[in-house]
Amino acid sequence: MKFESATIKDIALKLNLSKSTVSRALRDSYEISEQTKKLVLEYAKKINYRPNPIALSLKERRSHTIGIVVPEFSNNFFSQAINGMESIAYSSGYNVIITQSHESYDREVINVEHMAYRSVDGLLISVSVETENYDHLKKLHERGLPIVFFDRIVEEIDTYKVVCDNFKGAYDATTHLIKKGFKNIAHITSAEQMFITQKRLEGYRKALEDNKIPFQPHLIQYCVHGGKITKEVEDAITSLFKKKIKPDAILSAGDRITTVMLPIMKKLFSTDHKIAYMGFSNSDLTDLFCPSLSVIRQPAFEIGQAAMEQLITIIESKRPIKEFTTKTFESSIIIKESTN
Amino acid sequence: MKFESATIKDIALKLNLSKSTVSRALRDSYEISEQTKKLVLEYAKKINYRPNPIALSLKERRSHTIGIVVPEFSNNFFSQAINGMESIAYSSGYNVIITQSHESYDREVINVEHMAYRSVDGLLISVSVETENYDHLKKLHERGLPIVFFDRIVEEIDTYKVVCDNFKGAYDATTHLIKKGFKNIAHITSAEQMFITQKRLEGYRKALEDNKIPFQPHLIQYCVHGGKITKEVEDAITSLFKKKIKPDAILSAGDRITTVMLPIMKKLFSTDHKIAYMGFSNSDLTDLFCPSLSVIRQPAFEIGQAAMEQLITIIESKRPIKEFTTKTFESSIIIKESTN
DNA sequence: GCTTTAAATGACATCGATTGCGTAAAATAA
DNA sequence: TTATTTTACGCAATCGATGTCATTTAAAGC
Repeated sequence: MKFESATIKDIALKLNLSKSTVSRALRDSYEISEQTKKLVLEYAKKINYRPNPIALSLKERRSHTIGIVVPEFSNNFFSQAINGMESIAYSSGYNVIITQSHESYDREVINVEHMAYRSVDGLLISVSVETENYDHLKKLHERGLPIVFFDRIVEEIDTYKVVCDNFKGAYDATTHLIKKGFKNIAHITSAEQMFITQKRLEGYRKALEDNKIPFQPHLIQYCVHGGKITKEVEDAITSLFKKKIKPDAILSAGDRITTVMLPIMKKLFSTDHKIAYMGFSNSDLTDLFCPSLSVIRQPAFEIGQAAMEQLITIIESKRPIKEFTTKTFESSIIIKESTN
Repeated sequence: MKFESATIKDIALKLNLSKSTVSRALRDSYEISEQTKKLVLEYAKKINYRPNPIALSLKERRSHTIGIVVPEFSNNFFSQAINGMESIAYSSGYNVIITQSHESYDREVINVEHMAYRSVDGLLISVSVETENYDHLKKLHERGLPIVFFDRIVEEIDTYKVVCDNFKGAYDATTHLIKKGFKNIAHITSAEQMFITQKRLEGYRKALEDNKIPFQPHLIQYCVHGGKITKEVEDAITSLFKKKIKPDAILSAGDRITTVMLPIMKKLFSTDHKIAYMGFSNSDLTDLFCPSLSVIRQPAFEIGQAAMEQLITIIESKRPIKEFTTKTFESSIIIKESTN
């Protein structure tokens, strides 16, 4: 099955003109007489001519298309960020194509390369939890593909980055829990090598320190798959509650972990088991939970917008950009019943 | 900023061979001597040569890429369906690019055309709630672009379709509510012209009829934006409760409406206001709600898989397919506290 | 040693659109 | 009327890869 489309050649043949003339007529060139232009335009309209973007991409080496790679759509942070990106892209005349890495390094590499070689003009990416080797991105970046990182950034590649103040988010949340009187605050977090994991942990530790609460390493649990595998979260929880000093509060890093953790807690403990929850989450549904969830919410839409703006800046810049900045947004903590 | 990549020409120049020879060597043609092949392959590897897919698409008129258009990622049904699609596509050697229509007809048209003209080999689409005119799809379909519809199908275009038994889903849910003793079951649903809206309404009515409960038109509320605009759901609810006979249960059609409805109800009525809820939803979080939500759940992943399988069948079929079928999946109703 | 044949490679057109350069015809200037 | 400038268009190369056809070279056949 093939899909045929009208070409410049078809028009040229029909009107007894050369391809060049038709092309120029369509682009309203001054070299073409009004009469011919009219003729061409009318016929083009009649047969519903559209320039073949593939041919254009080949010729012009750009596609007016921007590639986005995120771990998962089902994570609200990412779907909201994508919405922000789309809003900017569309108003700037770019199209957007989106893929998910499913937190898999291999899938990420395939998606990134597929997009790059399909002539996206630039790439917005939040790396997968598995990604520790950045060669696939470095290679493209060195060859001049504009890349902007957001949220899960890659420190060692020098380009624009857009993040949330993860340190402060974790710090504020932990401080809130401390003020509420919780002493043994567990932190269930994502893979250790991730930059945001480190920042959040730092925020958590600093809040403890500032409040003179000793840091207890056993209260930190890493989920190497970022909570994608339910079992790892279950293991994390089990291991937390096996210890002599049991946590009275849990701070979770990441939408996925937050929402996977709750049913597990419900399953493992009776409902009256009093423990405080707080987590990073951009879900709109946490208000409906029992108890309603205190969350650290990131301005995902705005982060997406900023990242797209930066990317378009690079793409449209005449000369290579040397000085890159990292834009940081503030997260907000929203207090509900789960930390009362 | 431009992104340069090694080409066959580069290899040919370097090795003093013609482009044809290099091309053939890379494709391991029998016409090329082992020696030359080795030479070419080694150099190609060294400079990290990759065939330019744009050039290939132009030549071969296919891209090994499949386009997916959904209303929104944040709707779990769609993100799960996409996961199913991806799983099949990847194992069949296709890449996938995804766009959202945001329930906007205009955006849908732009996205569909962008993909078609960018040489996707086929299209999987669930139309936006606004879409009443199908010319953009008909046009492409007539020109031979393989299209498969899923969930929100277009009746009048003859191709493979994959749906859920919406009639039965609504019938079963309504029957459950009736059995639980509810008499005034409201139905808040999506735009009236949508096929699935009609089917769900039919299921609802049939259940009433089978149980000898009179159908009350004022209990039906349409949300023309599918719940995307909070206000329309609020208006729907307000208008339901303005009537003399107030509903004792609400059946909602669609993830969005379900999750938007609940906070509104909370806001409008006191918590002890006893009313039953049941809705179509594929969210994983409805168990955590207060009360936990009875839902009609669709096998989204399997629907996605089936749709992708059908599409690949069309793409890879040697002769045009004449006989199209519609694959129907069963939804399941999951009973929780909200209908007790 | 000359012809036949197979093996290995090159030249060129193609996909669709753009663009620099060349040129015929028409318009203007001399 | 001849020279010069415009106007309006065509030719051909280009982007990267493929494939048809032709050509070179070497090996085999007689």
